[in-house]
Amino acid sequence: MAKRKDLTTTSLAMLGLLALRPWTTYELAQQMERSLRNFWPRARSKLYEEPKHLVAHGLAVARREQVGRRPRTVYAITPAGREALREWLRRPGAPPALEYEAILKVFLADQGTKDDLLAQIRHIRAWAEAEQLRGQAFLREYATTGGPFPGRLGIIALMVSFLTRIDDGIHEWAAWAEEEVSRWPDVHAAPDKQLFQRLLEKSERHVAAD
Amino acid sequence: MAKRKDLTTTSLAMLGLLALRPWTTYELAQQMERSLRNFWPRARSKLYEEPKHLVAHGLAVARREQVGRRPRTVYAITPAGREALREWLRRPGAPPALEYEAILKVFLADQGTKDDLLAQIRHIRAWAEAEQLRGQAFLREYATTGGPFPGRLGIIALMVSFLTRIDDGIHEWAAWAEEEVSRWPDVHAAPDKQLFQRLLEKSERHVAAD
DNA sequence: TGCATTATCCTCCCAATGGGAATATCGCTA
DNA sequence: TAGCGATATTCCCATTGGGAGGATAATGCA
Repeated sequence: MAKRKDLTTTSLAMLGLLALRPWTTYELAQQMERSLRNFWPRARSKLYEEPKHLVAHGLAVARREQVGRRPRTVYAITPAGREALREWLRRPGAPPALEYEAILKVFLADQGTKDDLLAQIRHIRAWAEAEQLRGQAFLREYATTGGPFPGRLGIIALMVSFLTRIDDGIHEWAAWAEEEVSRWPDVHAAPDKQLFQRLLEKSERHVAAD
Repeated sequence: MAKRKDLTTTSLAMLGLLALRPWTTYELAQQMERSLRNFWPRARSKLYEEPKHLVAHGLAVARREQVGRRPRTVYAITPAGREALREWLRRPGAPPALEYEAILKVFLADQGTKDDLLAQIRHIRAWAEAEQLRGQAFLREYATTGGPFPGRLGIIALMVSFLTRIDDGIHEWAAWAEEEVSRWPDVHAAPDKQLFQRLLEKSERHVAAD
């Protein structure tokens, strides 16, 4: 089983976790849910197959254990696995792909009512606020405990900063959009004449400023 | 054919395009690539099946035409289709799902070298800059031509604003991260003691400020 | 006029994925 | 001691991604 098939990004993601310490498949699946979900979301059911591919490629080894009568499998990375991971890290990663149904509904909002649009924007905003709170809880935990991998604190800081920037961006947009749309007479409102020109100039300033 | 199966978000997205005007499947597929790719990316090959489901559900009608000897199919929305669309727009959309391999590599960067990490960040930054230029080209076009659907200008403005905010966020993060990492002795650098505390306070100010 | 791209207009296929259901044991608490 | 949530997986199927294939029409340019 788990013979064919090349390694996918998901395989390498799990290999990356194994580089930190050995895990059971269950723990691995949990980690994927907890931290990687935000930038590499994968269905839980698939996660149990990946380590088998890693073993088939000689990048990890499996050790079967027993907890009472229940079996479990602990995976650990091999030297070949570390090398494969390093090689993969050297290559540039794929650009982002965003899937956002709520924003799709904003895009098509001229087929509904102004109230629907406002509700959708408020919904987006509420989601962003909830995410911000989640992020703060995470930061509080790290500020007090230091987290389980002290050598990774710098990188964790990069990641937290990235994710909060996205959430903040969505939140700011939603706050602005709510304000903007609430001034429209209806969803077909023409924005004022020079809006696109102004957005363009803003973007040019923004890009020039770096 | 195309009997079973409930309507997916992709079906509704195409129905939304049909609400603007009739299109051939080819044009529909193009529109999905051009504008929806940014927030609802779908494989090209699937896009030819969706309108058939819409027809099967009575939400669109197909008209077969000939261009010389080559047949084509033009789809148009039905009143039932408009109603289904309005109903769908009333319901809150799913939260965002982001898939970003390059950021995943940042997350695992402590298994590689500092140079790999810096290269990855620069790569991300270059991508963001290219996107900003694409956004500006789009804005320039709209600022001069007004675009094909004048009644949608307000909504287009919301969308452009959203997408540039995301790109700007990624770009700002990459610029900051490059600067930050370049000061580290290596990828395991511990950030300075109070960094998480400071990030937390920044986030709290940010959220409080709205 | 002829020729070579490029655009239009699809269909088919397979491996991979999402998402849920199913199963069973462990360990704690009421 | 019964029940419940956490641990620890497997299986399945409809849907998707991604690429290959193939035909005609319109165009640009030599």
